Amino acid sequence: MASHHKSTSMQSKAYEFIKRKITMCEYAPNQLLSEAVLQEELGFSRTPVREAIGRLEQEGLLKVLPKRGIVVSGFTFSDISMIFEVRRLIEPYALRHYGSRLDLAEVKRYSEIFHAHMSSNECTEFYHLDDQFHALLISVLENDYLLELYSRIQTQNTRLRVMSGQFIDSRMCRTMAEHAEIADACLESNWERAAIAMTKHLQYSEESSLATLLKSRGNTSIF
Amino acid sequence: MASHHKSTSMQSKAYEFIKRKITMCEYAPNQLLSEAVLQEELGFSRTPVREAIGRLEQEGLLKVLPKRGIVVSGFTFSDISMIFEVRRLIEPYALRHYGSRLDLAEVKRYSEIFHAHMSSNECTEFYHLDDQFHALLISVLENDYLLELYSRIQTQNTRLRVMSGQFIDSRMCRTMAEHAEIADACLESNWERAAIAMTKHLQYSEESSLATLLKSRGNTSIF
DNA sequence: GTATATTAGCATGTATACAAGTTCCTCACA
DNA sequence: TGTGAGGAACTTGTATACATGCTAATATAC
Repeated sequence: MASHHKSTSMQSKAYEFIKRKITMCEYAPNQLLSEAVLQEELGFSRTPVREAIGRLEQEGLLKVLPKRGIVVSGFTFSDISMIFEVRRLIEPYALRHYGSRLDLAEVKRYSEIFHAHMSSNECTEFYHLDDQFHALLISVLENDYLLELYSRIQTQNTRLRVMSGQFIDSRMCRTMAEHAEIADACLESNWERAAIAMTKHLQYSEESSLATLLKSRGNTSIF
Repeated sequence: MASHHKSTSMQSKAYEFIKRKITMCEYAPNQLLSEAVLQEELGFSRTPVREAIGRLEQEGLLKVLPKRGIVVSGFTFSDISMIFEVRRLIEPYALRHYGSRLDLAEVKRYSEIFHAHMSSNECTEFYHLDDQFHALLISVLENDYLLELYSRIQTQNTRLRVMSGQFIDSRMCRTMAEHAEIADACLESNWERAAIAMTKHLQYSEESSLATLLKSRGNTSIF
């Protein structure tokens, strides 16, 4: 009976909650859900939960099957290739055109980490670092459309990563090295080189994603 | 009191209805609305209207001011530059990388129209033609993320066009010529030339948009 | 005349009741 | 044993009642 003072709306909380669960694959791809399930998990009533579901559906993370239920969006190989196509389009573009906006002091911080850890493998922090580095580079785009698109892509990327399960050490080392290459090009203000390095990095990254998925999921093309 | 059999949901109808009104500037940029107003126009109850509003807000066409009302999103010059940045990024890319997927017979149809009308000026059909041509060229992208982004951009572009009111004949002719150039490059399967022509076309187009808006709105940077 | 407290009206936020469609189990029956 | 009609249980779609917060106009004190 206590009077709750909620600073953020229940809808937003529901949205963040569900989105997180989907991103972390606690709601797995193709898993069936329902409003009722989500209501119970959250303790909210239908309205805010439904609104959250609507937002998530529009972002493509969910699909509402009328009168039947809700299903978490799955992945196909086509999805993966679309995701990386967008990244290959946007990220090198950001470097090539707006690299000069980068805070090189911050880039240097990352560069040192990459060089230091090029042979180490601390998984826990690794992907956090990966995300943060790419987020830093993309932040030079002051274009809401592109940033929002990239944010969606990054969510999908995280799902892929979590789904593919264990990380391959050799890939981690190579990623560190590729990141180092990108960062160093930035520190030279050689944006063309940085863009090219980024393109290559994304190419390798896509190949590795596909390979990992193929292995871990035994050639099922959809999941 | 008649029993209506509605094939599509009321929510979708509400969404299409409101979106169309915003696109056509019948709900003008920065105009204040409210759920009540929209309910009355549609004759629906709150729920489906609210859900439509939610979708439109996520697309950036609307902004809900909590407990205060709803405002139709306006434009700033920054918006215009963001819109054209996305177009300059996507459209030449589509031609350069996937031009070969184009149905050249259709391109030829457009090419002939452009050459024929390079000095005429039939406003009514002009922008329809413009949209269709660009839509044809972009359709080679089989990337849901990029296509959806482009669809949003095109909505914004239409709003800009409607807002800026009357069309400038000289710009129409130049557009026809620029389109012809793009189409002809495609017919030669010279995708690099097509991409460059597209880039130039978009550059001119942006400049023209800005100029028109400046004139018609008397230097108000926001509306 | 000015400043401030009060309050009525209207906005959205949330909960819930009801409508209508889908699925799938049950059970009668051939 | 197979099969199909019926219906219970569950789903989302819609309408509406109530809660809460913002705004602005008004009354009141000075």
